[in-house]
Order: sequence, then structure tokens, then C-alpha cells
Amino acid sequence: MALRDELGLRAPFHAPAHEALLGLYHTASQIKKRIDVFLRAHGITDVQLNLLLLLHYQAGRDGGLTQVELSRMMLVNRANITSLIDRMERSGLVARVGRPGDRRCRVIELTPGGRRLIAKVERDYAREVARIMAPLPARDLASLIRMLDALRGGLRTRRRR
Amino acid sequence: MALRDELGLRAPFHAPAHEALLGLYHTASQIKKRIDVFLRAHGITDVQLNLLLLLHYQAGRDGGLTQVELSRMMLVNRANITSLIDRMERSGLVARVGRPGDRRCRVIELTPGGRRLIAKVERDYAREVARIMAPLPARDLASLIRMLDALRGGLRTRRRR
DNA sequence: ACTTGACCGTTCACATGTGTACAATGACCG
DNA sequence: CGGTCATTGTACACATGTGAACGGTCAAGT
Repeated sequence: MALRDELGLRAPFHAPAHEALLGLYHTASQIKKRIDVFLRAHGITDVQLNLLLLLHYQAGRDGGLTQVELSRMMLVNRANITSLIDRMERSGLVARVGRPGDRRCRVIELTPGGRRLIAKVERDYAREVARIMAPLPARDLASLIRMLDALRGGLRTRRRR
Repeated sequence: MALRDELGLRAPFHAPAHEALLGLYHTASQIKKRIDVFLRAHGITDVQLNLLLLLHYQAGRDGGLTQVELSRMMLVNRANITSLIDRMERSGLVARVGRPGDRRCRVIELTPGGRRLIAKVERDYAREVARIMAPLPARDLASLIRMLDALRGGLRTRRRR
């Protein structure tokens, strides 16, 4: 269904660019909601699962990632990571470990509980993601990825800083 | 640039579906940040501008929209609208007006200040949106809109609720 | 008229995001 | 060595989002 009908708008969009932009926002947020519902049974959010997966698949030599590394991989402000790790530490999913040689960083590592949760959730999560993306055939999926890359690329180049 | 490089990931994505999903999230959030920077000079956020535009272009016969109508057009929880309107009322952009005949609703209307702000910002905002979407030719834009519609459509149908 | 149920706005606790500022630490250069 | 600058985590105020619960109001059926 067209976005206009979904939102119940009385007047049409003025420009395809604006419709596409709002479509991006709403699609991302609706998908996020769906995944959050799916994950609620496991007591985590999509952001927390994303962080767990990063620790699992992207960990460095010392078995973890610093908060700054995590913030870069999640494209969020590093200030944000502090409270996120606080919550996940309270849930027993991750631990802050000092890094010998640099007392500025705290390396974040998965706890056994965190690993267990990943093992329990991962398969179903991948299936859910596949289901969500199922309306797009492989060809469209590749096309979508390419277009999103192009959009973010445009944000990086044009306009200084 | 591919998402993997932008995030600095050491390992590739396991599935195109997952890459597309994270691409959607990150593209939406990066665009939102860009627009927020653009709007900061005017003292509002992208969410607030969106609400102003809804009031301007989608208002009903009585010249405004109720909070529930706004929440539906913005695809957010109605609980969220209360504090949003509180802030915008404090800024003098909108007003809560009682609706004769139904004491449950408060109709939200633009104030003269709100109208002035729209007049001041609208043109530049449309230009900014066009710039952001510029990497995609018209053909791709239509394709993107179609794919996003299909994804949201898939969320609505499959699964009860 | 009265119950019953739907609807609307509000409030609460919470999660996530921003920008700013600060203290501690590390790195580097003269 | 010592000053300077960058990096890291944290704290704060704020904006936005959720779900749950509550009270007031309307509408509809008995």
C-alpha cells in the first residue's frame, strides 16, 4: 500500500524525494518495532542484540571491543554506549574489562550468559530478518542495498564535515 | 561505500537480508541527523517540522488535527504526542483548542508563529531533501518507494495482529 | 436511564539517541 | 622532562520512542 494511504493523509506528497524519505523513516521504524516485539520474549532490544552480535563476530584480538569501537560500528555517539553497557552489564550479558597498557579504555566482552543468549536467539533472529525481507526478491535486495549505499555516500561527500 | 567499510567491520555480513536491514536503519538515522543539523538553526527538530507540515497540509475542516490523528499520521504511539505538543506549545508553534461537541479531543492548530516558521523553512527544507535524495535518479527513486511499500506491506499482512 | 465498551489524552517507567563538558590518560614534540 | 593535544569514558540536560495504566467522555444497546 502507498505510504499516503497507510498514514491516512488527505493530500498527496509534493515530491517523490519527500515520499521516499518518509518511506525510509517509517519502514525502518516499523521493522524495528517488529523485531523488538520478537525479541521482547528474550528480554533484550534490537539495539542490545546488535551489540551482542558485534561482540560475537567482530571482536578484536583481546576478545572484545572498546566502547568507542562499538559506537563507531553502531554509528552512534559514544556517550550513548555508557548507559547501554550499564544496562547490559546489569543483565549479565557483557562485562567491562580493563585493557592492560591503556587505562583509558574498558574492553567490553561477552559473558557466558551473553553467549548463551546469542546461541538461543541467533537462528530465529536470522529467520525473522529473512521473513521481513521476503517481499523483495534477491535482485531487488541487491538493488536496495546499492541505493542505500549511494544515499549514505551522498551524505558523506557533499557538504564539508 | 559498502556498509561493512563504513562501520569498520572485520567480518562480512552473513546474509544480504541482514545487510539490507542494517542499511535501512543506518541510512534513515544518518539522514535524520543531517536534517536535524539543518533544522537546528531554526530551533526545531525533524519530528517537529514533520508535525508542522502535517498541520499545514493535512488539517481537517476545523483547521487542525487531534493528537490521535497526528499519532496515526506519524506512526507513533499517541502517548508520545502529549509531550511533543507540550514542547511545541511552549515554543509557541501550536495551540491546543477544545473541539465543541467532543470534550475528549483537543484539536491541535498552528499558531501564527508556527505558520511563519513553516514559511521560512519550507523551501530550504524541500531543497535539502532533494539534495539528500539526489544520488538516486528518478527511476531509482520510484523503485525505492515501491520496495519500501512492499516491505511495509509484508509487515502488515503476514502474522496476525 | 444505565451499563458497557470504545476512544482520547495524560502520566509513568524505561530505552535510546543527541550535544556538551569534564577528568583521566596516552602520545607526541620541542 | 614538560607542555600540548587527542582519546576515552562518563555525566548531564534534553528529545523521542515504547507499553501499561488511569480517568474522563462519548456512543450504543438493553
